[in-house]
Amino acid sequence: MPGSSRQIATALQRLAVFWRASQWQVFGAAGLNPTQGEVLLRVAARPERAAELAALLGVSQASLSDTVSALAKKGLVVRRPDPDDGRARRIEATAAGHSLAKRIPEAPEALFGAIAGLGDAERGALLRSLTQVIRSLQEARAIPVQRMCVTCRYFRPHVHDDAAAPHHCALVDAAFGDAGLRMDCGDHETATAEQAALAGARLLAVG
Amino acid sequence: MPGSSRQIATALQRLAVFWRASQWQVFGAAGLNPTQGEVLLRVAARPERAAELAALLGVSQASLSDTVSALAKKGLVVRRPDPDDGRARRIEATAAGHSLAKRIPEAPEALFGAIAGLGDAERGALLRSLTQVIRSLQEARAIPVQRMCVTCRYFRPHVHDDAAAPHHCALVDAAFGDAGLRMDCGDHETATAEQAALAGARLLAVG
DNA sequence: CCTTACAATATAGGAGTCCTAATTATTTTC
DNA sequence: GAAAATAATTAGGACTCCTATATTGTAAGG
Repeated sequence: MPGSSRQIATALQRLAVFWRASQWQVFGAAGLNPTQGEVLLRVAARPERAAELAALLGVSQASLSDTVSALAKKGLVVRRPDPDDGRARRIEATAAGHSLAKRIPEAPEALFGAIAGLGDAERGALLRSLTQVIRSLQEARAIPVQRMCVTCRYFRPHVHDDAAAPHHCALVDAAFGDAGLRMDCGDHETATAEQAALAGARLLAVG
Repeated sequence: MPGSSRQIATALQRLAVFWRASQWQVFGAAGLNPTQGEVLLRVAARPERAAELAALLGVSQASLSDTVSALAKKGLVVRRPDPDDGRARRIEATAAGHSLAKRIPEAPEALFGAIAGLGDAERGALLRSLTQVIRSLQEARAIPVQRMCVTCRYFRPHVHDDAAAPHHCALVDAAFGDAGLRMDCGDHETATAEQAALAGARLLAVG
């Protein structure tokens, strides 16, 4: 048991290394380095505050500020005052930033191929397991809360008998399966800690 | 189906970010940055050539050379001529390097906790899926071959009827299950491409 | 109102990754 | 033995990333 945990950790490490290395290629083609690319994709999807971006990328706010400055100098993003808080600034993509972001794939092609090589059921199970792991890390305060089903107040795991679509989203009022679990949902609304813990346990319990 | 692939990719990205951020903490306590720490742990486990290390870390040889120089300046590693090839050098940990390496955990504590939260069966399935993904990436030449069961010439997947231990290692002549799949085996001997492809297909096919 | 605490960013300074290109030394190939 | 390939390093430059400090705006208490 500790043995397989260690192997899993090693596997994740390998994939992390691969991810970082791919980013140099993917973003390098656009004249950006991995951190710049990551920030650009984020703010192109939706403007964010600096603190939020720093947490999501796992770097200090000072580092993030460096990167934003680099992107601003390239004319890809701008800092605008946040209407809700005079101390804060919102990082937004410029027109040039948006058009560049559109041309950047969000994940390395090879990874999609590798994942596609798994069977449908296996893919669903993999996504569910990874979702669980990430939720545990969030609970342990090791990573910031992400916009995922399992921490969303609209999520109802395993409420349908249909094995292919046992979960339910109360927002869109629709059933879906493991393969439909989202990692980054625009409509996400954070559930209370208890709600999330319950949902996690229920998601995990049913095989 | 493309949907779940995308979510899985996103999940892996989150974990990659988490991994990198944890490394700053784990290695920072030892006065190292992530890259230095990674190299030290590697060479403490066994001396390696620069090219090998660069491939495993996914950086250029020049970058690796920088990092080795930094470690050498701290007295943690030395470069020794490789007995087999006069062009090459072997990076080895010094006594100080070994003793420091022993005090560094190889994965963040929180990650072990998160993985341990999964059920036994789920953990085995997760390891198997990740193994598959990594093997596919190796096949696509996206990452260098690692010392894992599925690329080893001693690996025989699904040859036993015992569901708990269906695989077999021909080197130690022992049966084992999904949870025993190794990501970094010291006894690994690379199989031919066909062998590995066959083993991969067989590992995936059986449920 | 005004002070004190707190929060969101930015800047200063410095270490060090990480890249591409060019260089040196050695091995392999023909 | 000359030419081509390989292992590693050096040179030069951009930029991340850190900690610590400064700047500004918000919130709370007297």
